[in-house]
Amino acid sequence: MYRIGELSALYDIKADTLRFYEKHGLLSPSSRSDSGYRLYNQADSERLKFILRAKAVGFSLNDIADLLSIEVDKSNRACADVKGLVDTKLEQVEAKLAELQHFATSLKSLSNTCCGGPDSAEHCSILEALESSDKHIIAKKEHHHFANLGHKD
Amino acid sequence: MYRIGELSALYDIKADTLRFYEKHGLLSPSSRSDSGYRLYNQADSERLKFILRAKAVGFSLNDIADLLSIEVDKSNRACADVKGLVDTKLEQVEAKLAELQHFATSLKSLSNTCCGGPDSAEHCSILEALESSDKHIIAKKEHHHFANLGHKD
DNA sequence: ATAAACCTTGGAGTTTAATCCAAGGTCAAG
DNA sequence: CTTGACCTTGGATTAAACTCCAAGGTTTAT
Ligand SMILES: [Zn+2]
Ligand SMILES: [Zn+2]
Ligand SMILES: [Zn+2]
Ligand SMILES: [Zn+2]
Repeated sequence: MYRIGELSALYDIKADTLRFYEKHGLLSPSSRSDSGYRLYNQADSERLKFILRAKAVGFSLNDIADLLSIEVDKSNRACADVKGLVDTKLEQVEAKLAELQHFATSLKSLSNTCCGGPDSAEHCSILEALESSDKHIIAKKEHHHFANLGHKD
Repeated sequence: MYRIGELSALYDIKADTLRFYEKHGLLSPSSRSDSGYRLYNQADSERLKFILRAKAVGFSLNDIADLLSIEVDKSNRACADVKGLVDTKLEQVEAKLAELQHFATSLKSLSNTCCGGPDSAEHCSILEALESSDKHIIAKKEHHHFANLGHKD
């Protein structure tokens, strides 16, 4: 059993955040001490881990609540409903994944065109690309200056 | 040249959003009409595209401003600075990508364990996994009910 | 038995990223 | 020369997700 401070330390979040999650129906401690302290068990902790992972990946707390709260009227829902919700989220994750890959590619190719040297960025290919068209971000150029000859311009 | 309404329509955002981006130094129209209307050129449009893509992928406007604003004191910066910034962002993107892949895997395996049938979700493997430990999310189970025999429980 | 470190509640404040509004100026069509 | 769609500004409001605060109760250790 963790008290709120222990659980929050475990995941490096604020105790306030846990109270906030509780108020918003995401995670309630499975019990309370005699004096009213929140007591979280292992399952609560795992649920928190799930919440934090979902959040880290771009789901809003509302999204996460959707996902977690089906459980509430469990008996009035079919497997199809539950699976549908998960599959919808999965589609969203995969869309995000695709965007992210696209963006990583852009950044990689931006990075590759730049020499990374110590001279003025006046003619830096990265800045050139950002200033004008981002076609340059995707186009593969050897270097912004003069074909990797350095900074003699 | 686009006026604010045209550019915002082009990217399906509000004109207000463009004014907001301008106020926060992300994108200024390259000129104004005699009467003060904002006029965006193709480069502005491409820059906006970059902003929106970065945003879509989870960068905050501050992150994006960092990336775009090096250009301001360009001459006092070295290629190394610029490339460093891009590489930092790239690391962040790749970290996010890894998390996202992890999460997609979890969701996929959650989805796979569930029959998706029309019967009550009372014993749905997805809910079971979410309720308790998320070890179940990752562990591969054939089905929550009885090894794909359906809903005779 | 008293201080330090924890916990409780309710409510206010913050940040980010818009989004809306009011009062008014501009422009093309009829 | 007026109507309607568009634009200007500044300022208010929103929503999400915390984050902090005040006033007080609890636990643990010396
Ligand atoms: Zn260089
Ligand atoms: Zn460079
Ligand atoms: Zn089922
Ligand atoms: Zn199921």
